[in-house]
Amino acid sequence: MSPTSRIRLVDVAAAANVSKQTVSRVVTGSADVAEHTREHVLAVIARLGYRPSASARTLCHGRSYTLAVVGLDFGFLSTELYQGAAQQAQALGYSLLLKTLAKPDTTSVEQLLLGLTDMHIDGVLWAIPDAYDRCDWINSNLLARINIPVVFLSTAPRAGIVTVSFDNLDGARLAMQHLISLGRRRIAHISGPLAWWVARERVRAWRLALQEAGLEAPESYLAEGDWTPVSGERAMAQLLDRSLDFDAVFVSNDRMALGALLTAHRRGLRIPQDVAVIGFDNILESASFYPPLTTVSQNKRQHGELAAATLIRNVAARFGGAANASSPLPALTHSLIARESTAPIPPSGA
Amino acid sequence: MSPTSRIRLVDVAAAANVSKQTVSRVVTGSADVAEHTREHVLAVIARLGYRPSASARTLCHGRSYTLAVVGLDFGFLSTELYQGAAQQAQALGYSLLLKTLAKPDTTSVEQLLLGLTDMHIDGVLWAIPDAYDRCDWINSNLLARINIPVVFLSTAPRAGIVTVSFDNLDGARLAMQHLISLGRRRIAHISGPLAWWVARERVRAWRLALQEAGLEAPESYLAEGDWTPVSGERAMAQLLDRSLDFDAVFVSNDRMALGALLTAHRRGLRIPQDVAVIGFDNILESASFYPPLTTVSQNKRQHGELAAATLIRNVAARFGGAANASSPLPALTHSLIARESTAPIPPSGA
DNA sequence: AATAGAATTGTTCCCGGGAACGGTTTGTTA
DNA sequence: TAACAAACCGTTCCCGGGAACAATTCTATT
Repeated sequence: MSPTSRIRLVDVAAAANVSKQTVSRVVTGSADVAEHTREHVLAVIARLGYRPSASARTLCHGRSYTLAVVGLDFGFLSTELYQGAAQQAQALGYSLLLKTLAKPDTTSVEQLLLGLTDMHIDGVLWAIPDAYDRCDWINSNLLARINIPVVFLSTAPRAGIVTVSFDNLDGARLAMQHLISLGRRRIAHISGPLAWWVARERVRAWRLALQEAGLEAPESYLAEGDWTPVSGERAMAQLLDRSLDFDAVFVSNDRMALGALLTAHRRGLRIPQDVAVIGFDNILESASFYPPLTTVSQNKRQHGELAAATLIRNVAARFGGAANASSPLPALTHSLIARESTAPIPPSGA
Repeated sequence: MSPTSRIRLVDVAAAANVSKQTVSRVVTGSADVAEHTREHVLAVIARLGYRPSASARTLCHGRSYTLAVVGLDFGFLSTELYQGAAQQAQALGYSLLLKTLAKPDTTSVEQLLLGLTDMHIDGVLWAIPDAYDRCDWINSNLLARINIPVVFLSTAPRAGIVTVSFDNLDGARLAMQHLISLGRRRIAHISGPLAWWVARERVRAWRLALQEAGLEAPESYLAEGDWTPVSGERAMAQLLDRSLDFDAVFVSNDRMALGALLTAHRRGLRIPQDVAVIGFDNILESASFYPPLTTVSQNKRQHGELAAATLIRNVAARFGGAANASSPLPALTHSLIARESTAPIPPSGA
């Protein structure tokens, strides 16, 4: 296509009869360049269609204006989170690299992170959920060695790391208070895998809310799922098999709630009359469940945006960037979406 | 941390008492290096912890071993597709950049693609669905100008572009044949937005299958949705309001099928006895719909993998890479997942 | 022992930009 | 009018690697 490959800074300089440094100054907008020189150079740039090479810049600045999100190879990460992070990064002049990890043991993590430093990645968004031993590597000296800002998503806070998470305790409490305010007293809980930090937080909120309301939270009212709809079916079946006579279930995510609904229908239970069901996440589908699901909304897109914005601040700080009176970043908040799967206790004998 | 920033090729060369070119040869594995020299250099590399700089390589090779996926800023793209593409890219030694586009008009597309050439991106995965005027830019000379291999996902085939898609005609026919084989004769269709190529393909398959079976496909049996669950609710309501007396619905995706089920329940229809419902996609949730949804499975992950693999072949070819007797890539195939939302026509008068 | 030829290893230059620093102008102050 | 500071522009060198080409071995023949 193009006659002789790519147009370089020097080509522009030659065509404009100035030194390449002057062209560089015009391009980067640094230092002073006489107005007429500027315009002339700009014109030549436009005429030649010159575009600066990002990799050359990366080479001499030691920074790439690129971030990496690291997620599990298989897993539940929502597209919205990726989209939010990507959009925010782009808006702030960064690109986003997508990395997946099959098995997050310390060795693989080390390989991955070293690879990222090879590419002069400026920062990392760690989107692998805090569960099992997936965060063990934090205790190694890896973080210090790679010397790149990392922001952890939905990870238990600990010293020395930056996390960006929803306050699940708060969100789950919202769900519980809703059920309690409807007059429900015997509230069961279908949790995510207890190896997950977020699942444990929600369980904790379930216990706390019941306790604060002077209600019981017996272990038999708790069933553990694995976030999938079928696990929700199973968990609901377990609860019912215990013949506990509960009048509400707080389910730790909408997907499992879907399964719980199916089991309830199959057992002839009426939702919400016999059992009120509340979910968590507010996925797109939940509005059309049968019946439409009451749930707590978590804006995943916003989560991604906030994480990216936070990371970029850290990156900028690291490169001595201006501490430009950064306005505080917004917090992530939940909201209750009341639909038909919850309702007040019907008058007894109904 | 590190005493004096990063260790370079020359540092290794100095420490090993060889020229940097020798070190380079060892690192890249190119040409012949005497065995003992190799081992010595390798040892020094390990001792110093040397790691080649990706950006320096990009600079001198003019290729970055990085691909970009371009998707819509908001949209329906599934995580699995991204994961599949990312995983496959990594397996073949490439990285994947995630780009989103808010409004895919020709100008934005041009900006985006030029930005990608600035970074020496090797290839592009175009994951913006073929709908409305989003593909108009292909007709400009942009593709030729940027001179980067592009693979289009789920886009209508046309001269001069490479596409990787499921054969929706085939998949939809699978659904239709299933319904017909169950004795269903009056089959309605809830389509995606007709501006979408994939939606039109499925409509076409609906018509063709009915025609081949000697059945009618009147326009009144067609309702258009927008892929969302609520649009499925509305579309089902429209169909029912026409009092058409259909005995099955083929819904163009599982999400809308969920909505269709909800409307059916609300109107007192029994699924599958009164109306059989079949979906498309086989999302994780559909196994726990009420009732569990019969559907046609599309493996999105595999779609991402195949797209990435295809793109990488084109990239390799473009860089004069070995035409290494490339084994043919697998095709994308659908499969029918029979569940409870479809069943044979019950004996009349049931 | 001389010499072609293969196997190794070294030198130079370039990839595309930009920081550091040096040299001119031009205008201002004493 | 000399002295001096801005404002503007140019030269040199470095970022980290690798291709092209040159130079030096070593080996096998005649």
